[in-house]
Amino acid sequence: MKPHRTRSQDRILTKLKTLKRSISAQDLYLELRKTNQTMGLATVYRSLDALKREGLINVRTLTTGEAVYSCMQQDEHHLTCVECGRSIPLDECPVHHLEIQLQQSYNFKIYYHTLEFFGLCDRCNQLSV
Amino acid sequence: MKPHRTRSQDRILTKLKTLKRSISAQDLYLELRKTNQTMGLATVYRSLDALKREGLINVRTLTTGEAVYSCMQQDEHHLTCVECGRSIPLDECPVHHLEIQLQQSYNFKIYYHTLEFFGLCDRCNQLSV
DNA sequence: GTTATTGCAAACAATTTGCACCCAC
DNA sequence: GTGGGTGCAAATTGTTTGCAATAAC
Repeated sequence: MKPHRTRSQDRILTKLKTLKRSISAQDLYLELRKTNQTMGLATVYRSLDALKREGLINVRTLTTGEAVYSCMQQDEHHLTCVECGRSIPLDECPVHHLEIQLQQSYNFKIYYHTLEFFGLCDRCNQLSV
Repeated sequence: MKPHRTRSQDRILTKLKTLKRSISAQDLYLELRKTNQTMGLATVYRSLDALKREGLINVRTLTTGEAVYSCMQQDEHHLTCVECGRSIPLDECPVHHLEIQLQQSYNFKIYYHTLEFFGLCDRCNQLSV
């Protein structure tokens, strides 16, 4: 049974597509107001949850505990410094072939994945010597 | 300058080593009380933060936004269902060689990484047809 | 004695929930 | 009219912070 799409869900999906970047629920809420698509914060959260379950959007939790949402095909991976928190975006993604294997062996329909590296950036590494 | 290790940090590190699993700060707080190593919750958080910065422990945020900590060498990766939230632990980890490349090209000292897959599990996939 | 660490409680922030309202069908 | 979708405010939860008391050296 394909769940039916609400007006709020549609607006959010469209907004995410035009934004082309990860955004938090709170920021999305503000972003929507700018274009006269004001909706309650609770609705933003509820809609994002529904879209997530459908596999239409990706969710990733930052080290702050805040969740960010996007609907990009391309993965977003990062090198993040545990000291200063700075994040460097990466291009490479070596796990696609593994994804295919996993789908089969676990009979699990994979929507997306997250891959994040943590450590000391160049700058902080030098400071800590 | 090597930061000096506090008593609380030592206790937490030891506890994490004996536990051999990921645990939240809150649960760790409770776990420590059991062995008469009671310390304030704030201290638990502060110590975990310090250990994280030193690269002695790994942090991973669950989809609930809760952070879990561990000090295992072996990676912990999962297949997580967006519908029911169930998590299947994985053995494979295809990114170690990439890690080495990244360290060099970005001059970034990598402590650890997280890799998580999200999608529909077998059971939820059948229910949603 | 000086400095860093700790505990407690209050503050904070992201998210969820209860409930009344309202709109669509 | 009924049922789902929505807004608002309150509640919840994980985490952080201010500050006084304490421990470490």
